Amino acid sequence: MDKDSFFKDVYEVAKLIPEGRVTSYGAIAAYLGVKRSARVVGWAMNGAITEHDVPAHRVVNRIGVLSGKNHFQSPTLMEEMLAAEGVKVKNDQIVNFEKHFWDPMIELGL
DNA sequence: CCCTTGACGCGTT
DNA sequence: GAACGCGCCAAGG
Repeated sequence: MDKDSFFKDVYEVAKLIPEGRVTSYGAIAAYLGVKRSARVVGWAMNGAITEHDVPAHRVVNRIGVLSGKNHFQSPTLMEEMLAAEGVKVKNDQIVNFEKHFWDPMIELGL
């Protein structure tokens, strides 16, 4: 496992997020074994936007707030994409976040 | 090479 | 229960 593959791992996990589901930076970081490095996951996501296969819009912070929406092509794009997948967003925050939460630790099994 | 910033998270006040 | 501060890691200036 190359150290540089960390970003790639983040992309891989993000790609595994099903439609209508969302996860948090910390959840991905924890799954990769660097749970204290959620910020780095966010940074990785920044590059993930250029990767068309990575649904960065399905990754939010631990409280379900679209903290990164401002980094997308359009500030409203993230909310639009989530809404299109059945994830309701209210005031930049995902409604029933726990209900839509997709934990790689559980879903992928660790 | 040192300092600052950032799509986070948790503990403390 | 909201606000604040510290820790972590990587990138840019």
